[in-house]
Amino acid sequence: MGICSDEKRKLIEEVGLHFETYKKLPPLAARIYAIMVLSSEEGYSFEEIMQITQASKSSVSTNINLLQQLNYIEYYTKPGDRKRYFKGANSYLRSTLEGHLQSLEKELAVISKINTFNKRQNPQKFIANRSIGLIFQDYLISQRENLINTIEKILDFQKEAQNPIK
Amino acid sequence: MGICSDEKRKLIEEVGLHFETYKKLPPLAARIYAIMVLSSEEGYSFEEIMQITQASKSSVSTNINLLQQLNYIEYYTKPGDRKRYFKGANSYLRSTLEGHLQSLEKELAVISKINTFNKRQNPQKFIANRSIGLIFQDYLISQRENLINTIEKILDFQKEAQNPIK
DNA sequence: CTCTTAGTTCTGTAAGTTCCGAACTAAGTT
DNA sequence: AACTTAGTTCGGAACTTACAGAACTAAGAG
Repeated sequence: MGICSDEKRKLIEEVGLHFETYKKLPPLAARIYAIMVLSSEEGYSFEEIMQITQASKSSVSTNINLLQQLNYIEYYTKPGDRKRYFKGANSYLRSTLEGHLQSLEKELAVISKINTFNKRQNPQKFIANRSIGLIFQDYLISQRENLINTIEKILDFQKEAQNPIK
Repeated sequence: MGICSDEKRKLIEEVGLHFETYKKLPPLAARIYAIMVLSSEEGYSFEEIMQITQASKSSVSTNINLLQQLNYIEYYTKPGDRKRYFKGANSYLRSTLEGHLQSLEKELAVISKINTFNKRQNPQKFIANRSIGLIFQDYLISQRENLINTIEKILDFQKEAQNPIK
């Protein structure tokens, strides 16, 4: 009752499950992050998060700290109120994309190492098969380009939002 | 000694570590897969894999079966030789990309659910922030397009390789 | 029909994860 | 000074994972 509709709880579960595998977060952290993503407006206090997730104080504490370290969430305070109110970090989308970029770079590095090694071990065979390797490398490179463009778009958008028509 | 140079062993470890996190494989499966990727030519027998990885029969058996189920590796046999020789599956790159596609589709579905929910909960705020959501959705859609094109390219390439200038 | 080869299947176990409860801290309240 | 509020930290229970060892199977060799 109160605080959070049944529909929202269901969505939290579904989105949380996705974050759990996709972002490699512990189950509870993934649920909390889902709550934040589905509540862009005001966020929730520590206690409310306990209520919604039905988890213990200690678990909520640990997982909130984890999410803060990862830049997924942040908190604000209200004057004359000791509680902290958590919400998705403003930069969460950007840092998600920057995460994507990092793993893409890593994959590119590994793929080119593999290609270099195989080429040296067996030049004839490698040249015969090389198109596949190149197609994959090209694919990664153009994914990276698209990603970098997107990150820039977001940076521009956020800059604009901060000082609107000065 | 023999069978596998020190340099190769080092590369196997490095690439294996990457596969472990990136492809979410158990450590030993990731190492075995790395061996296969770095030995496109002849592949290795069960025993040789045991030697290179220094793992037990049962572990090698289990993890080879896993990799086969995932279409990452396959084996061939030699006449008058009961052993199986394993190598990277011909379709491994295509199935890697098809895996990418699946997770991209899933992410797109989740993102659009989140956007729909947030829009309904708080239309004004959502419209103010909507560009960010849209930028991200656009990003995913164009990554998907690039991915689909790449898969098609590879299918064409493999078809061509099978019946060359009939 | 026993022996070897090539592997599979079935526990056992060590390590790591994820959470909870209880004890603690730190700051404001009465 | 004792009490409440808002959280943190520690220790451990329950579960999961990743591998090894031993017993098993299946097919051919002597």
